Amino acid sequence: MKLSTRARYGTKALLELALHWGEEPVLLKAIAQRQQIPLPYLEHLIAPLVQAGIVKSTRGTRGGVSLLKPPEEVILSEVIQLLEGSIVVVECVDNPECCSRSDLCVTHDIWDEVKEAINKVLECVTLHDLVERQKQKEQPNMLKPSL
Amino acid sequence: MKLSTRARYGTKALLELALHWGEEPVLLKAIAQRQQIPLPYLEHLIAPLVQAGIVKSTRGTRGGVSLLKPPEEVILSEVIQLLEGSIVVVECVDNPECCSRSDLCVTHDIWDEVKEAINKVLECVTLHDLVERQKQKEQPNMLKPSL
DNA sequence: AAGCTTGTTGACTAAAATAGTCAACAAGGG
DNA sequence: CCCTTGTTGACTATTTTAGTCAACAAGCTT
Repeated sequence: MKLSTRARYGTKALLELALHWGEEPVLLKAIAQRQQIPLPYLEHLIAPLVQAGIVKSTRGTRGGVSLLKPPEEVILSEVIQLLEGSIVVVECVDNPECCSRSDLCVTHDIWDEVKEAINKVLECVTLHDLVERQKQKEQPNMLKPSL
Repeated sequence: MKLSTRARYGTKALLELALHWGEEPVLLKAIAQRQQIPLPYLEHLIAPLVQAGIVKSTRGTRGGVSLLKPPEEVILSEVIQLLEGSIVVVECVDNPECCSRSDLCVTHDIWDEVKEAINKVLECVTLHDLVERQKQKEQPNMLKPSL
């Protein structure tokens, strides 16, 4: 069970945008360079984010892409969903028709629990959270409160 | 992020064995038939389980496969690991070398949390639990304690 | 309007993982 | 010896993922 590069690249790109929230648009080329993503591939990852209203794009000189929603409103579960499709699809989880006696199938229940567990994690993380975390990581010199 | 058929088929096959725990070996052919798994494919799924000491096989007439470990000792996380390999591999999670500044990478941390969440679910489920659940499902006529 | 910049789109290809098949073989029972 | 059943490894097919390319659309600058 792996996360595709779509999800990883996409998330990194959005984090990059979140770090520039409120500033000028960021060039796709710049994101690609900083995050080591092939530019033409990144373009395809941005598209669904634009369509979903998460990202705004501006063409022409001084163009680029920027967040449309504020970082605290962009939830990771939604992003992953957009880039990867539904998580832990065992087909039956979304479409109970596929296995005979799906209502009696206990493995089905487990996969559903796994899906819920993943969602629980991803639903609680916004781009703003990521930015905060990053800031904390970059200032390791601060005195730790009580540890 | 999908579960492969290996994990699904394998788990179902093991459940089948758990239901016959303590009885005679079960024919691979029978498992394949009941769970709708191509027989030659199933054979390949059983192999790693045998090597891991979870399943015992007997050849010849009246042969078949059976659980070696008692159902309560077979943990789902181990099974999935055997059949699918490490979960939520973002490479960096297992090998921090892959992303530059992996120690500063906040997305890395999230993927790790997802991995932990999945493991937490799968570590708590044994084949015995699945059998119990199945029994409960098959007797829906029982009076519900306090609901 | 010309020409530059930058994002958009869709078709295409490459590579890898997944799923499944086949056939020769090994081991045990009757 | 022959039948049954699991084992192994090589092979193929299919699907998914990753990535590329080229034509295009839209905006800015002069």
